[in-house]
Amino acid sequence: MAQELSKRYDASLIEDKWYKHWLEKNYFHSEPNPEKEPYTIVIPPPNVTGILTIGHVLNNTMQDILIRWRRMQGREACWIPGTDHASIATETRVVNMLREQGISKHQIGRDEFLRHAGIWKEKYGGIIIEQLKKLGASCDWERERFTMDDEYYKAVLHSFVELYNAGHIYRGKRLVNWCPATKSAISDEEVIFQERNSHLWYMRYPIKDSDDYLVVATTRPETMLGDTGVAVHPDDERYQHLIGKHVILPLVGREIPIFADTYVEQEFGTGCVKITPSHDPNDWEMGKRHQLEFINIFNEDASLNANVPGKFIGLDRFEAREVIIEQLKELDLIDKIEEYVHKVGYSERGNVPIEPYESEQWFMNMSELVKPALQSVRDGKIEFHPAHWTKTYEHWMTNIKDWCISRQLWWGHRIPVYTCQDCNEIMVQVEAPSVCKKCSSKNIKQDEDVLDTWSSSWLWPFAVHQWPGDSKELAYYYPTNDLVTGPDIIFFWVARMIMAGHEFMGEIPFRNVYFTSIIRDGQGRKMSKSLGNSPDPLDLIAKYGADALRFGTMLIAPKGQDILFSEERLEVARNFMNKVWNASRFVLMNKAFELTADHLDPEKWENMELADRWILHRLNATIERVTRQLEAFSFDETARSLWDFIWNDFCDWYIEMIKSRLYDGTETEKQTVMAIAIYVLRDVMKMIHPYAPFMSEEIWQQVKLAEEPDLVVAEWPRVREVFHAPAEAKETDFLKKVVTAVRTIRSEMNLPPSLGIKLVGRVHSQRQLDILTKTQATISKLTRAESIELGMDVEKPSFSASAMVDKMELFIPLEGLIDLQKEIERLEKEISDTQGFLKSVQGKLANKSFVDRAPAAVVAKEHEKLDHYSESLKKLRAHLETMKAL
RNA sequence: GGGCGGUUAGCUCAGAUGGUUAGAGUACUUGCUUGACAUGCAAGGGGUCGCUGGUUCGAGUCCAGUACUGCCCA
Repeated sequence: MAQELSKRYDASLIEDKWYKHWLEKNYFHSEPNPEKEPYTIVIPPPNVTGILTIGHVLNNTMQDILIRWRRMQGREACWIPGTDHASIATETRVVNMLREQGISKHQIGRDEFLRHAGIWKEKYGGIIIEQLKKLGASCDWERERFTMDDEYYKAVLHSFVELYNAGHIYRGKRLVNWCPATKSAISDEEVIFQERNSHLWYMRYPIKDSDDYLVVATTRPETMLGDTGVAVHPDDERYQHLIGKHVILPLVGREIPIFADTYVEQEFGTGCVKITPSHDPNDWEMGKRHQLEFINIFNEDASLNANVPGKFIGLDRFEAREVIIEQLKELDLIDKIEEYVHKVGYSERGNVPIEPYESEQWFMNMSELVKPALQSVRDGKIEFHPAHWTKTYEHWMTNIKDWCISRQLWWGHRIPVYTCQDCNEIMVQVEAPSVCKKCSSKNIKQDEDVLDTWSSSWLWPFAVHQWPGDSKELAYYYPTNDLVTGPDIIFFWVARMIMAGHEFMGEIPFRNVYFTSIIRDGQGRKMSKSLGNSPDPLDLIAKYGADALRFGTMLIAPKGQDILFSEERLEVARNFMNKVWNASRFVLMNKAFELTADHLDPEKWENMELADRWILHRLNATIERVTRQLEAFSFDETARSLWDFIWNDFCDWYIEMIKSRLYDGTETEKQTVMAIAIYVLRDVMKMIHPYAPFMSEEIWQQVKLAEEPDLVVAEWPRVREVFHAPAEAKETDFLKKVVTAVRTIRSEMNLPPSLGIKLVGRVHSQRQLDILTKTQATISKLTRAESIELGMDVEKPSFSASAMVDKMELFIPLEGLIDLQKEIERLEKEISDTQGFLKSVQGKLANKSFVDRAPAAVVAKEHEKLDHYSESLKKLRAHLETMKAL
């Protein structure tokens, strides 16, 4: 028996139920199965202590769509979930948490700190995973991984050892990007340049043995305490006489050389540049070239150290700036101060300006690693979507610099380098050595630092499968198929995964990378906590339902463009869910039989009508289209295709067209119509399932055969040759046009729906006559016509409104009801429109080069149009005449 | 400074291979408690596709230049 559904779709009543059911049935779990082709995705692991954002919704919905769709296609679908330890971010939060309790990290020591961090991770670690479940994500939860799981931890150390042994990793003293807030080095990619309003300070440096001075311009006056030279351009006429001389560094008294280097821009400032080799990358290079002294003036927190005059020691770098300017002013050594806008590098995590800082770190030489990674993208073995990201990738890969991989943190993978304190022997290995392999001393110390998080997550596509061991999972699931992620981590993660894949597996990690868009708020601003414009997805799910959130997000996610998010757009999706729900409700309410396989067999459908052929033809087209669009990662177009078919074709037309048969038809007619409606509805549920898994499963249960499986694992619809019916589709278009024409007249003539009307159709062809004759009942129902008179030569009723549809003349007799003036205006407008069309066509056909050069088919089409419009025009004019004569 | 995008109805966006006077949703106007749905139904008004030039019988759709705008890199 048909089960009554509620009038409105209420997502909250069914979502948890189905998710629980799916988990119980273990549908999301995958095992290597040689009988089936694998389809694999690894999740971009979110920060373990993070919470779900709208960006995650976008990203994970896409992955879930792909995985559910492929699962239904019969692939062995495996979506591997997990989280990332996010070294700096997590450590910073734990440090802050401890600070609030009055505890300092160094006070309690490494082990105790890691214990606190572990507790923190346990407390917040599960949140985002649970949130993904609310969204409906069909991940293989049994395979959930964390980048600091014991196994994964060892994999990371193993990769370090392997790279070290291969000569790709080295230790060196270099100028690095130092984050004074977290007191750690960071990589180039973690430096975010932000525009700042600042000043350009012009400072006077007295020349030794002279009363004269030169003027240097700088954006960072406080670094002058570490200056060890002044540079000018060798060709600069102004300063030739100074090269080789010295200046006396103010406030410090140090004697520093003036030298020439082509690096100096003559046009910038005065053309004289102060050189601080220890605190600026360019100055570092020049310091090396000219054998300058390197003086580090900062402590790890960017306060001044003992290498500066006593009165400055301990000052923060920004305090020092003020003090130094003040003192230089007193000495009359400030020449001038200009307003200046420049970009300052900020630490992504610490959110403070980074300090170029000389320090001993571990680096990875990338020059060999990039080669195969670059090649596989160039060759198309890995495809980016949209494709234009390959250029960004190539550019970065061909300009890559060594990667600083050590971090002065504790939360992370501790670098597996052990040094004998007695003989200085260095041992690089996964398991900690108990004795020195050279001198057998037990006095061994491990490197204090941990690795950059990305140097663990770059192993993700294979390290999730017991790598470096040989597992059947690794053999079966690697390489993965598709990766869905944001373009903001193309360098951090995507590029590095490709390199790691080649280096450690000798094979690409994935075949396709889909780059999502950035989500902004309705006004185009970036989502941010401080703006408070970042909605909580769980609130949205509670309000609109997970399916609507998913569908709505897909609907507004164009390829390669920013997404403007607003709740208004979710309402649209919720309305659509409700529409689908109600269409299903309608079908179920009218299903007066127990569904059997026979009902779903097209050969058993008797007396099919035009509308039936048409909707099945449209169904075919939709299946073909949706499948093609998913293959092309066109998530938004797929959503629109589903929308168009369900709402426009199925709801607005098909359901309305079958009502006459349903309510007034024979038993056979009712059976056929309902069988077809159910057939279409079933395929609709299948197609929409990846987008709206919960609702579709709920409805599927009402339209599936007893022996059929749940929708998650049902078979993806196929195009069927028997449904192909282009001629019927065209005829239906004509029918629809007739209905619309009548409705337009009704509306424009203000004829209330309750008012029955008579239709008179002077058809243009036998075919038109046939179509309309056999669909009379449908037309009556859709236009609320009481009678229909059809024929090639029917009389035009004297007092009537009229319309043209494909050369057919349509009349609605309206004696006593019609507003004559209004009808004349209507006709005049239509005549004017038709004249416009006609003129355009005539113009083309009068153009000899068009007729000569355009393809014959195009010319023929124009002739057809000419015929059509002139015929219409003639008839419309005749109608107008009769109306005017009244 | 270099690279990559974008610029189509009030708003948000579609518009393979160039060929009806350009489509959807939303907003707007009008009429509807029409036996699934007012989170609905029906009808309607509203853009000549940033600008300039070119290729072509024909350009929103290809080319060049230009303006504005966003992102990334330096």
